[in-house]
Amino acid sequence: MKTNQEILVQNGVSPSIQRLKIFSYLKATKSHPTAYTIFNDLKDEIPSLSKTTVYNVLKLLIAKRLVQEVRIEGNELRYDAEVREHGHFKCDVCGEVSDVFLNQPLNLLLNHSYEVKEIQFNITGVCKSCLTKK
Amino acid sequence: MKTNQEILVQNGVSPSIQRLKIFSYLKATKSHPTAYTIFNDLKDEIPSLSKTTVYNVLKLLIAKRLVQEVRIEGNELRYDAEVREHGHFKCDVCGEVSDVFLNQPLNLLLNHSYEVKEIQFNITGVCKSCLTKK
DNA sequence: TACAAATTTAGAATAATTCTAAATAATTTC
DNA sequence: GAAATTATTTAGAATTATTCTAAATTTGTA
Ligand SMILES: [Mn+2]
Ligand SMILES: [Mn+2]
Ligand SMILES: [Zn+2]
Ligand SMILES: [Zn+2]
Repeated sequence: MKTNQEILVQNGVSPSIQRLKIFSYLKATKSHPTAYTIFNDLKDEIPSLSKTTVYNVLKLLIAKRLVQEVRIEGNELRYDAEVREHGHFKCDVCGEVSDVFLNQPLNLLLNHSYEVKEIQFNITGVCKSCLTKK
Repeated sequence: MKTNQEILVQNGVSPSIQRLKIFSYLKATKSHPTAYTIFNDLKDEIPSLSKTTVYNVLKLLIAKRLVQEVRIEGNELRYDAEVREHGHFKCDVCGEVSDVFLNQPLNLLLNHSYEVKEIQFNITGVCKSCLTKK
């Protein structure tokens, strides 16, 4: 299995400490954090870290298709290092954002009169755990 | 066919001039405008209109499920009075956002371990017209 | 008309992101 | 390996979208 450092290098990204830590952080989590959360969680490990760097690195990783933006509610932007085609579910009660994989790619349901670059789908509602608590 | 005024009243929204014009504007367009575009396009017709009112009315119409937010790129929020389940395609070249309807509801493809409130799907790429121009 | 409730308004406050220019770090050239 | 060049990070200012706030206006009711 490739290391995160190798993935960066193979995609033409020189693996600075900041880039590697941000990418590894995203690879290790399924929580779909916001830029602010990423910054906040990493600033102890990299005391010099600046918010601008977080935004710069995210933009770079997105351009390289190693990370995707998740837009599921309001104008809150979240980030995800899982870039295989999948969707998201956000629970209105507990706020958690989880992955949703379909049996067949959404792609196949579309009339292809355009060139597709990115597909996302997002669902909101109430999650199982919050449903049973009620 | 119901008038927009009737739709508002039936959903418990008193039809002020501002509410009616904003709702009618959205009903009449397929362009998925932003709050700023709505404000800008209506301020000649309603010279007193304030941006706050646009935001207030949009929030109210969303709560009543008469309008939905479309989040297709970055943190740009667009609004849509088409509330039947459908998705969106945004062309990276010309920037246009158009509707995408599926043959079968996305709903059916999901394992229902949660209570679904809203489903959205968004596609980016290059539209037919921009493809042929190249 | 007079009072109360609902709605709109302008502008201030907030929050997320981008911009800018300087500082630091890494790489290349001599 | 010092000096020059290039890449990356940084702090803080600027910008932008949205929300908040409190006053003004409009609408409905007694
Ligand atoms: Mn995901
Ligand atoms: Mn639409
Ligand atoms: Zn939940
Ligand atoms: Zn196009």
